[in-house]
Amino acid sequence: MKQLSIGEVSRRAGVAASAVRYYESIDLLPAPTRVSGQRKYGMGILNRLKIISVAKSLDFTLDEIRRLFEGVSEKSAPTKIWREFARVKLEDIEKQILRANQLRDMLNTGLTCKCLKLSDCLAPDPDRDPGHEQDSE
Amino acid sequence: MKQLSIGEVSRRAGVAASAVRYYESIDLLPAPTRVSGQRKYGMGILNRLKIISVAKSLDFTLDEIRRLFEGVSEKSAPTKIWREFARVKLEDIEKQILRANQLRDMLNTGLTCKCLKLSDCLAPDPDRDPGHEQDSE
DNA sequence: CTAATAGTTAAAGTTAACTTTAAGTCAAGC
DNA sequence: GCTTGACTTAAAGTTAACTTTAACTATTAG
Repeated sequence: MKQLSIGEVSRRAGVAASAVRYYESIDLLPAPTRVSGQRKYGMGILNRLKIISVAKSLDFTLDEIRRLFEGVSEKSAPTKIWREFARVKLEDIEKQILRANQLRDMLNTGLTCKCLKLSDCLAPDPDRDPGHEQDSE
Repeated sequence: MKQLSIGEVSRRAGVAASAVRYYESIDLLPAPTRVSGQRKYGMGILNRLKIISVAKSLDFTLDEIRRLFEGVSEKSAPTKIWREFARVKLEDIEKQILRANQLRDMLNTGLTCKCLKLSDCLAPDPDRDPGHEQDSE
């Protein structure tokens, strides 16, 4: 069974060695075995790191990911914790999609927001009444 | 024509006064007139702040927003700069939507990633060969 | 044996977007 | 005149997620 040095892990996973050490320091990764002081990892680390980077790219914080792993490392019923995370994250994701679609529409239609035309609202400090301020608060 | 103190702006726009000062300090907002040392804003500030918060919520950085305003404050042809921003941002947004949908699917289908089942890849350090490592690298 | 390469640590530095703090100014009310 | 509340400033603090640095040790190639 192959043992990987931190450098090999870094290269294979595309994650900086300093990041791997950092992850260990915040208990996102378990401390691996040491051979004369140096970290030696099993292949499992690559999966872990892949999960981490996928989750990260989707706006999970490292702390959330850590709690995620913790939930799973319990011997029983990991699904409950996962389901709760999934539920919460799904809400976030839906909101993101909504906002993203909203911006896309704004950009596509020439950047119009609710009450204001771009040409009005972005002009630098209109000294005369812009004419669409009825909805101030 | 009503003049707003920074406190009123803060309350009306829902933006902390310290944030308004910060925006000014990074040239995201123009320096307003002063009355015995205190900032006095026209109503236009509310529109500006609204734009800023909408853009922020959609992952524009303050620096991007600043450049956006700069582009518009030119007396002629602001559309060109805007269109370019829009183009670039649209790409980002599309990617976000893709990733978001991807995560949503992952979560919905019980959190499966490309090559690995959740139960395999999240188990804490499987000492035996997990059996799906053929695709290492 | 030596030199180069890779690993180790703790601590400080980085970035964005602010907030907090400290110390002071100004206008209004009593 | 004095207190209160809102304002002013510059500078330091905050958070996440790392990176960089410095000083050192260990491994490998020649």
